[in-house]
Amino acid sequence: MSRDEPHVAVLFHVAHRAVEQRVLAALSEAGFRATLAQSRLVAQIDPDGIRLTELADRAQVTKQTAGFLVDQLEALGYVERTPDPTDARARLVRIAPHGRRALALARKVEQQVTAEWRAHLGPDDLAELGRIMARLREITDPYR
Amino acid sequence: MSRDEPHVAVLFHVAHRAVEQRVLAALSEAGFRATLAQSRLVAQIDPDGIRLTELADRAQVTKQTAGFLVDQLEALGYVERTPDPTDARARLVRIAPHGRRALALARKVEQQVTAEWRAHLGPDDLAELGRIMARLREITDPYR
DNA sequence: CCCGGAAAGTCAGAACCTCTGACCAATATC
DNA sequence: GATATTGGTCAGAGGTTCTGACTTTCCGGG
Repeated sequence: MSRDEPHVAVLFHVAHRAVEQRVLAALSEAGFRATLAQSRLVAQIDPDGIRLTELADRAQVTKQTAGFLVDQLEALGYVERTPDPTDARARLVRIAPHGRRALALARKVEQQVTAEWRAHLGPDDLAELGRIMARLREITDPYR
Repeated sequence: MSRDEPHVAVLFHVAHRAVEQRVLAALSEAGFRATLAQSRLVAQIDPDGIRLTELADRAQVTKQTAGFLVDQLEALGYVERTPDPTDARARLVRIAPHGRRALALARKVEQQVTAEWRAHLGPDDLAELGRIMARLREITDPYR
């Protein structure tokens, strides 16, 4: 939290924000309307659907918040809710075709960013970074 | 934004959130009342004070938002506003003694986290990570 | 010196995000 | 079958952030 020598986590934050804004800007430019909270939630949805409660856990929000956002995403056509065949209480949140198109664009932008980072850092350091982050994830991601 | 192979930036996000929550929990436990937005703003304040507009730029929020949060931080005793001797329009936002105590605790927690990461990654990879992130910052941080 | 543009903040209003608490329905456990 | 648990919704409140309009002050060119 100091200014002098920022903690590595602060650099994580800066880099993540930069990517996030690139993606969001590209989506907006392409006509995909979505807020930050909405896209963060979408990013956690499995290809084969996920229950609201688990989605909330992964995104680290309450199930009420997740429900609120899924309502909006559903209205915008990015996701759809289908009954869970294994449990009548639950429903599965799945990516709808419109959401799939948005995700495809998002991935494209991410790849562009990766390419830029590779150009700046060099392929070896980028690979090293990925390797180290994967190991760090083991102790920072409760849903690894 | 996919589930299969998360982008490195997503791992950044996860790791940053983990640290942030550790710090916030420690502050809360020690009796320092502060929200996420408030602490993110405080983290951007220079030791010798900063103008609201620049603070807003660094924190990547509008000056209205920054003003709103500084109002709260001032009421809580974490910061104080003093006139800017060089410009009668401006005021400098500075850390108050209470805020300094909170920052000291935050830094202590950050050091604990660093120690844990060193234990998990090994000193070499931790140093490597810091080195690579510093270089990555060159192209991701507009206020480097 | 004075005028107009730029910069530092503030005020007002709206939208958005997130939480706590209470609740219902379906499931699992014993 | 009674009870606890789980999946989800409803209601309400608080917190965060934005856009737009405005005031005051500063600065550079006539």
